[in-house]
Amino acid sequence: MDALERLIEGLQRAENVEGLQASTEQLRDHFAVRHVIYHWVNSRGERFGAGTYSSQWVDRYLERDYLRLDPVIFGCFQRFTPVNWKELDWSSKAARAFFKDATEHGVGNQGYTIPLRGPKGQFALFTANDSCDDEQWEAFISSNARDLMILAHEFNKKALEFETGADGAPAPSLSPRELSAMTYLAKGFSRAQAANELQISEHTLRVYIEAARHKLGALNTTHAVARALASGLIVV
Amino acid sequence: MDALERLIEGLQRAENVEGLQASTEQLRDHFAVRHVIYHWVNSRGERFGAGTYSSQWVDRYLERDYLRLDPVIFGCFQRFTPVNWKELDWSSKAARAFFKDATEHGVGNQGYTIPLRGPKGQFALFTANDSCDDEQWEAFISSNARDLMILAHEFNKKALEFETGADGAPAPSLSPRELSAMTYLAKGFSRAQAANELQISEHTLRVYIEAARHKLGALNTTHAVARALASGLIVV
DNA sequence: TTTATACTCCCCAATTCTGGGGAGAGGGCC
DNA sequence: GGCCCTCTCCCCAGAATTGGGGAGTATAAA
Repeated sequence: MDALERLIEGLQRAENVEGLQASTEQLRDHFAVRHVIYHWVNSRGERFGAGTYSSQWVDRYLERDYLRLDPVIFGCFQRFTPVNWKELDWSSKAARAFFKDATEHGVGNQGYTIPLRGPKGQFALFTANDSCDDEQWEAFISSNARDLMILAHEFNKKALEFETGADGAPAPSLSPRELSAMTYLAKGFSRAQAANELQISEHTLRVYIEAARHKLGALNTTHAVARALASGLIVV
Repeated sequence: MDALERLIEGLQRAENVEGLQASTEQLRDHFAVRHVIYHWVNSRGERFGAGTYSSQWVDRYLERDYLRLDPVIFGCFQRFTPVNWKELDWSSKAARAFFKDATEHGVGNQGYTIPLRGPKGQFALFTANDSCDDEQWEAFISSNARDLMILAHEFNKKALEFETGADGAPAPSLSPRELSAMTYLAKGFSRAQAANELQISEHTLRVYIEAARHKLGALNTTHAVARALASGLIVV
């Protein structure tokens, strides 16, 4: 049994967020880095995190609404693949100030973050952070990227278990016509245009939209489209 | 250099979709399974696939619009974690007929599919398929799940390189107010409600919505919200 | 066979959204 | 200091969407 497997086993024993917390500490020691952080946004947009950052830094981060300008958050939100912090856009004044503040609160200057996404807009970031020069960090990444990737997924699996109510709504199923209707609306078609595309009367189209709205528990059409999109029921 | 690294190297040499195709064949032989498939939907909703399925089966699949009812596609679309095909919902008549048709065209009865998602609605499936009994398949999964996960990500990285035009639009940046406006609309608020939440006049809110619409190149509000959502600019 | 879903069509009136236009104050960037 | 972007407010009339309601046929599940 190798070290990675032992780490994963430790993680799998976690029964709550504190357990994840303990795992990040274990990982930090294993990789001999300064910090390991797992940050997660669930399908209701609620955020939580587990990591080795000092509580002062976490509080300061939330207090100052750094989420809004943190290039790691913003950059990873648009990305697909793991990212070395050095590749991100730190050009804005606010970003540089944020970085300075972070290093002054114990955050290392190097970071590697793996973004992961779920079907309902869930979004998770798994980060390793350390203080060293660029070359050392590159070496660290190239030798550990795969393990970190596996661990990121394991964290995700665990976080998913903690999702209260097992995802709440069990994903309403829309009929093919309803899905088509939602898709056309998401593409910017008006009802008349969408009805025309589907070769049905606009009245009929409306019935589908309303049915979809009810199934999705949406307050209006835009809401319904947003939910269908966020649930992965349709793709634009 | 272990076998996994050699496989990844081969994959990284791929310069086009045919290269990916060759890699799937290499993987099939390495894992000694019947099929390996990488299926990808890019940000414009265009699909493509690389895999070892027979061309007859691929044609038949597309022709019969099996995408609509394939439980693997549908199931993975809603999921976060890799899935053993046995866990999917094969209860509907259509699904069972599809499965029968698949096995008659060379598809093995066992499968393991890893879903991956990108920030703009990109969606990829990496699948290993074989014909054996449940126990053998479980054993295969438990010993190869991690390698498959790593490979899935490598495929993704490669597929991303092939995205023409480097993602086309470089993600328009919306102002904080515009983002808030889009977010409230995505949550189902009417303009009046959203304006109230933001403590601004409805007229002002409208300006933000229109600005966002223009930046996003959207045809109407619903379209704008859909784009903002699909671009990962906002989360519901 | 019965039940359920999905699909298609139609009515109405109230509400909301959409298309432009203009204008002033404040902030950050070069 | 000048420029650009953001934020805030306002006008109007026409077009579109939304809230319910009902009702028939066909196909699929129990």
